[in-house]
Amino acid sequence: MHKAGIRDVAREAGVSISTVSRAFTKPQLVSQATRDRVMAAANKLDFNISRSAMALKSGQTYRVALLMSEGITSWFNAEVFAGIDDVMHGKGYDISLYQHINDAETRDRFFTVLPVLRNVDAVFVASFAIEPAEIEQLRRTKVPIVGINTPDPLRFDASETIDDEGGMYRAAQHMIKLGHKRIVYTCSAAAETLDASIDLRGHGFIRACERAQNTHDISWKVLTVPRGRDFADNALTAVLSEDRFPDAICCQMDMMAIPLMIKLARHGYRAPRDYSIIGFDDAPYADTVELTTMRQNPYEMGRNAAMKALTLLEGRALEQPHAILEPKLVLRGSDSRYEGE
Amino acid sequence: MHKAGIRDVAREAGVSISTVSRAFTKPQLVSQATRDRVMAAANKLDFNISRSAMALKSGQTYRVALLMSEGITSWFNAEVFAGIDDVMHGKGYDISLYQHINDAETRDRFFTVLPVLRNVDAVFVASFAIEPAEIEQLRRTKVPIVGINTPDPLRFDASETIDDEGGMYRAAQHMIKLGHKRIVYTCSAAAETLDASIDLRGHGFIRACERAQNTHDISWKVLTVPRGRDFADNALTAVLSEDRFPDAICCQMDMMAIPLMIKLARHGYRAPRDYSIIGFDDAPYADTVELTTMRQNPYEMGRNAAMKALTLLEGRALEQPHAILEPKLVLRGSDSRYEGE
DNA sequence: TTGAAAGCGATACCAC
DNA sequence: GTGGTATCGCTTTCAA
Repeated sequence: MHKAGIRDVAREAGVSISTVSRAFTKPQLVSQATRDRVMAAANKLDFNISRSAMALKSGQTYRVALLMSEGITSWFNAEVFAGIDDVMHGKGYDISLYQHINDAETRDRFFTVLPVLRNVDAVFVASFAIEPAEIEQLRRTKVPIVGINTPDPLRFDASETIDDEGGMYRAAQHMIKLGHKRIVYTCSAAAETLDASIDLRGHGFIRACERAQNTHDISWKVLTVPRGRDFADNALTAVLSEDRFPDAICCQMDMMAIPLMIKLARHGYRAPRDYSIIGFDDAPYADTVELTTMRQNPYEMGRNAAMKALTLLEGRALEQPHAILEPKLVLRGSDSRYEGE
Repeated sequence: MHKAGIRDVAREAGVSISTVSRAFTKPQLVSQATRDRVMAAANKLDFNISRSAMALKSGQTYRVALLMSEGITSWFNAEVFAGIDDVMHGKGYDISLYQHINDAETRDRFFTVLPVLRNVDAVFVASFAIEPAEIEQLRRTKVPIVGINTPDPLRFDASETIDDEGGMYRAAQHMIKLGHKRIVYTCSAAAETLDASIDLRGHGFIRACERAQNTHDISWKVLTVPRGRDFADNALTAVLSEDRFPDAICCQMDMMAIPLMIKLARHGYRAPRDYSIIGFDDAPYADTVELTTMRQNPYEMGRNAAMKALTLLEGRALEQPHAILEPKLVLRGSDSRYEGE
């Protein structure tokens, strides 16, 4: 039993294939009666328009690429993916995912296999520290490229970027305003070759501390631990190794802050009783452990990026191609002067 | 500047389009010299084989569908997706994602996407409580259908299924062996129309308790709370409302057990000092909070499902189409007789 | 409102 | 080892 094609339907309905095609793609151009007959036949034969043929004819691929440095199982990436997909799927686009483009080797491989990208209608680059030269290479594909939390966002056709530096600046400032005097910043080391967007957060912390140094008589320190699966334990060790336990911790990300809080509690240090801690992201369980944090919304970023890509795909220009989002301070219980929302 | 096509490359290289095609797909059939010339031309013109055309000609779509009841941002679904993608992406397949086939308009949506499914080479159904009649509908599409944690797995062409019932049976048994006498099972209510795979866990709990009831003099109870974002708080309330605080809690899933542990601690109840608790999944942070749990590996399930689909796609038969996986008891610190691994 | 026919960009069979 | 050509399934003028 061969899979029904458009001509089978045409025969069954007693019309031409042109009419079948129109009945599906431009129903208003077909008379009600004919359309009904076509649809009945199509239904009977389990027929549906071939997307491959549509794609070939239209010149579009109905596929977009999403490049990410880590895996899709991370909170940020899964949210971004969901945001993009929720916009694109309905418009008939699939997402072709390129994960783990982080180490030197995979990067090479990727840009060697780059040809694959010539088979997509748009490219999204998420949290991916890409070199200017590589962006140029991508641009040779002539398809819209939109960046999500990438450095050099202006090199893309559009971008959504979180203000990591400013966000952590405000986070540190919040701790300082609370009156804390011994502040540490815990973070995991940057990837070998790449300088991830997230590292800007460290700059924000330093800027806030340097600025307050004289006026507020604070001491501060950056505690960098190796990246990898044990970064939370390493951060714990680093914090506990300090001569005096800090009265405030700014944490590079919630995924580090949450285990840190939990493990510090086992050592007798409870927030906000013994110290204040602030995270960044508002990742899962931040609410559960009552972590004060700087919220960002990767799902929205994905949605916005996708809508921009769609506009570009339609050949229209973007009124606001580049957006910089400010993370929002979410007060929960982990900072000492918390007084309710 | 028009996008280079195969004929441009042919002209540039001074060969026919047949040769260009072969140079890409069957290099061994083309002489070294010719191939080099073709590749040079292709490179110069930024040319690459059109996947749409390949798809049309070959009759394949190079696209698979993944149906899931929840969103991709959930731990289980993201892991399954990653597993499938890691296998399929390299083989040239993209994943077309159908999320949230679960809410009120379940049926409508389901039958809306059905036609689109005729445009994929295979479909994966993940954690999706599908009716036998619906499976039959799917099978009319004539493509391999593989189930991942679905009821009635034998109705699919292949399946990967976790033994939810047996897993929770063993979890409850573990609590009973530890000597606990007042055991509760906390879970969120099943979805309205659909009876999710996860609900089998409740059956396992009940079976274990009924079996031990006489011999071990235990009392047990199922605490069902409404599904939705507050299920953890609701579970907390339910547990605290018991006349006597239970000495053991079996939790439907880690995502409920983890917040429950954290919140119970705020009420003065600490595991394993005041009670034992066991979860299911080994989800993120289960290790951090030292939750004893039944581990399952959705990433592996995704991989295995994808490899089975690939085999089917190649027209080969499966030696073992249906697999049932046993979750593994992972002892951590949340049960009272923990004595190290 | 409907039909005939020319492609879209590759593949593969058949010659040479 | 290489080239000509029919074909995949649909969309889209152009006529009728």
